[in-house]
Amino acid sequence: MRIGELGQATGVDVETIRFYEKSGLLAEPARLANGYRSYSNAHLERLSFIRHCRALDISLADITRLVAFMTRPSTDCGDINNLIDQQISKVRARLASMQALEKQLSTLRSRCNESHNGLECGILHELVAAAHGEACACHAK
Amino acid sequence: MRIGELGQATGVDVETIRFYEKSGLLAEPARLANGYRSYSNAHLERLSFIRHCRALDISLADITRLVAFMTRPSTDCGDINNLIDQQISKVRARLASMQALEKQLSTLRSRCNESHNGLECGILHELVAAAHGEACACHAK
DNA sequence: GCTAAGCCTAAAGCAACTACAAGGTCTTAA
DNA sequence: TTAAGACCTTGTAGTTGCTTTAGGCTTAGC
Repeated sequence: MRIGELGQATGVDVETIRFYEKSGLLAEPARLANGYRSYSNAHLERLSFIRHCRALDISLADITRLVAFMTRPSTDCGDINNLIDQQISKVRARLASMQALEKQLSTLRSRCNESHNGLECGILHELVAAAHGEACACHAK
Repeated sequence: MRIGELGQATGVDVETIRFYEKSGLLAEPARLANGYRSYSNAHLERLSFIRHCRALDISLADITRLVAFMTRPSTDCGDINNLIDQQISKVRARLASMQALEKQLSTLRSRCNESHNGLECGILHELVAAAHGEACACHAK
């Protein structure tokens, strides 16, 4: 299949496919007489794998490592566990800070509920207060 | 104060300060005879403001807008409300996808609890299954 | 006088794409 | 026959928010 078809089949932008190839994540495909890329089913599977991992927010560097595990399947899988565990930690940390953030923004937002003159806007006032090192609604002292 | 002192006072890397200046977020400071930057209290406050907004994950572009609101305080503050509302939406959307992600990764992780041969590793197996378009533990069909 | 720390500029690098630009090729329809 | 437009090629630059590197002053302390 050609790059456009592969893109269609996987829902991946053709530019992204070429980018993965250049990054060494996706093997270079055969070429047709006119120079067009010609992909096999193996490529399709590999690309699906990459996208699945990306959907789990696994970095390209880590996907490279997973691919290496796959091509040397006799490797101890403790390393795979570690990789996934690190990924979970990363996600949990970001989740926690996102939750705090949501709370802070909501509090900040509650400072101003009508539209009026910026001079008295509670939001701007609150943000500026922080610049003075004072306690503010969104970031407790 | 010099750039190092400003960095100390605000907890911001000196390179980041220079970057903000180049980006037009922080006004160019006066210079000492030797060419060193010399900051005023206004700079310190502005930088604190920027970092406070960044802690709320507000983009540099949006901070630029907030700064503009501050220098023209008579502007209607409805725009500020909109900006914050959009920020909240952004954060909530990311929060939701992060939560889904956490769940998916946890499920995936539960597939392999001992260290053994990669060939039978449930995690790798699961990730490869996705490449075949099968339902997998982490992404429901 | 010497060394280390602090400052200066300018440019490149990071992730993970995304978006051109400028051209070649293939199919289809008027 | 020819023109449109859909697809392909390579290469480069832009995005965000910094961080790093390179190479060169200035200042402080011993």
